[in-house]
Amino acid sequence: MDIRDLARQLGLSIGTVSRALNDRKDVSAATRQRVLEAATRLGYTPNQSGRTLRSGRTGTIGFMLTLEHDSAVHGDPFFMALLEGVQTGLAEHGLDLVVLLARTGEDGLTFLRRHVARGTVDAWLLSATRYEDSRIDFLLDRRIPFVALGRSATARPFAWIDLDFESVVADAVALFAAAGHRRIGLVAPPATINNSHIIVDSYRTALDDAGITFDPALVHNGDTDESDGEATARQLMALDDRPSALLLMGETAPVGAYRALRGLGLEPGRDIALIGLRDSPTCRALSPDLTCFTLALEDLGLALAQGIGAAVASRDGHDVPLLQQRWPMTLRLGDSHHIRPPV
Amino acid sequence: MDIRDLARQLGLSIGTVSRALNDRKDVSAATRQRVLEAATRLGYTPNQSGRTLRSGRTGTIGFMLTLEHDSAVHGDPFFMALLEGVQTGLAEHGLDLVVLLARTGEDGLTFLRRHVARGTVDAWLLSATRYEDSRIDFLLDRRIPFVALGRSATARPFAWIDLDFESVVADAVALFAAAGHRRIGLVAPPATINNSHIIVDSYRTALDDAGITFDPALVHNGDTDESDGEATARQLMALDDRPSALLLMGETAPVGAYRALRGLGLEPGRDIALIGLRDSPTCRALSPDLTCFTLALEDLGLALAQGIGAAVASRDGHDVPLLQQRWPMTLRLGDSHHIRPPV
DNA sequence: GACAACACCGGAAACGTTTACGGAACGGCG
DNA sequence: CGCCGTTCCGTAAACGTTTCCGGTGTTGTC
Repeated sequence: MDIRDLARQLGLSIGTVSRALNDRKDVSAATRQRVLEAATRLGYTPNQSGRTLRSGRTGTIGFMLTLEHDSAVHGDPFFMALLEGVQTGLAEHGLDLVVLLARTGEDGLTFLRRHVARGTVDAWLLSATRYEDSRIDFLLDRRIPFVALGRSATARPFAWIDLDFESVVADAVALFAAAGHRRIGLVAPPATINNSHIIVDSYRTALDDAGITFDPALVHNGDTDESDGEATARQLMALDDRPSALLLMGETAPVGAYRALRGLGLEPGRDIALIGLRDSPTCRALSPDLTCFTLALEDLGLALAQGIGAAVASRDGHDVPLLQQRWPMTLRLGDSHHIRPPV
Repeated sequence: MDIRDLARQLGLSIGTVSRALNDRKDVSAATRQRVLEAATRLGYTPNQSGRTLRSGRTGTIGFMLTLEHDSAVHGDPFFMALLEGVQTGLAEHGLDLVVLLARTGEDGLTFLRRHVARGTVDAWLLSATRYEDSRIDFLLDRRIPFVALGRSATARPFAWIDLDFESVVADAVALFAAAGHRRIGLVAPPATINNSHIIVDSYRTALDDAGITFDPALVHNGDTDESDGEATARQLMALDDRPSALLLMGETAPVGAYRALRGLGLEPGRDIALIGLRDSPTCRALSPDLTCFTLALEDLGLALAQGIGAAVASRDGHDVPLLQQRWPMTLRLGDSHHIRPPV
């Protein structure tokens, strides 16, 4: 089923048919209707290669997924909910979504270079943004539309939506401080990840607000995986003046922390107060229930899609306001936080 | 950077350059070398739309991901390991991988239809195969290469790799039986999912082998999500002659089961014996450690990629043996299984 | 030396679509 | 009646690549 076949069937030229299908001018309302009707009736679907070869645009957006553990959202059904939102949002703009996976160890920049040269997608959704992220500069230089899920240290302005780590950390510290805790440990992602810096900074200001003096020994940056969460927790609890509360700002750190604490004879939620970062299935498997933060992931996906739509529009000449948004998270109370410090 | 530019630079025709780059004949070794060298030096990357438009093949494989919870592998870093394996395996065949997401509620068949008509990929990797799966018939009819991760009830032969549920269930039941358990409960996926049937059948034969009479009250098909695992566990424990051991053959069922059992005052691994299906991060968060089965996910990905390579080769005329393989899983002993039944 | 076989290369036609351009028909206006 | 503007449509040229076909040379064989 060609566009040529379709035109023949209708007794029209392929030019007119194309214009009718693409909703362009220079077509009467009657013929447009006729073309659309015939297209659906005969089951015509335009060949994508033909379109992109001629027009230069693919109509698809690429979600760049790095196969590493240090991201904020990867690898759970919740992440799927995000993608679901992105996809429905993009559908309204007539855009499609593909997920491209950067190989482990592969530099994110070479990955992007390859796909940009091949012209796989029109615009990008970046995740797992780093403190210094060469991908952002690359896309800015080439004027390729993109929206980042996460901030970065680049001086140049770019479109992003990021979790509101500031509020999360402030709320968590305030909760602990109100319960009387003065020694609050922090497990943060590694310093290469951008949000690590935000988290530590917010932690310091939150302590200031609560009148608690900052102790660098209570802060630990590292990989946020399970085994590291375990080692970190053990390390923090080995301090002379050990913390009575722990802020676990990593994806899988809580799992390791639970194990380490139990190994030391400390029951979470009874002997030590814990607050995690993001609700997740892994987090749900913990017992006692970990107090942490939830977010409207599908709505976040919609917002990202909206941002992508704006980004491609801005490339096409329209000027749109720059998207820079902190996404709210709300506290979900479990059974791990409501412990008062020892007197 | 065109192929035309490249040809001009070299003083060759574009035909020769194309042949040189695609490793076809009718090119001398010397010029081929010269072309390859110039291509890398000038950073030439062929335009994908041009290639596909002319040749009809995209060089990419699509992994169809359904955004539902009932799949065997979705949504965790382990799944990412699988994709990693697929990708490295495909790279050896010069193929690329994209992940396409079917919208929740969208029929899998219409999803496939759309993408096949658009010609997004050359071949497919299907997951979350159902007992009756129209996607398989569709692809077979259209002679589109694919490999399924999971079996199906279709009579026609097709290429698949599936987890060896038979051995898993046999091993687990044998373990329980050897410990003296006679009342072994089973939580299986819903009957729409293909492996549900395999699991139940294997369960019955394993019971036969152990000389235990089958009791349908001990078997429960249902969604494998958390809340269902909870309800099912509660239901099984409400029986007059309640089970002393539970086989949790769902992804997230163990989480719910742990919660339900604790709610009934039964501590997993102390008051009741449990074995789960697949090792996963969620499973790792459980305490006590759930006894379950592990598998070499990256190797599985490689095998799938190998199968895809064979499938596209068979489409191109070569005949290759049909891939139908049960993938082995090995028992990982935790602390949830070694309980003897009450006497 | 004639002729076939072969290795290598250039020319050109596709693949399916978008889009700039020109032209026909028509109505409105002076 | 002449002219302009508008509406609608057809024509044809791209987009970048692969691949068939024909045409040189060169080598081999009788």
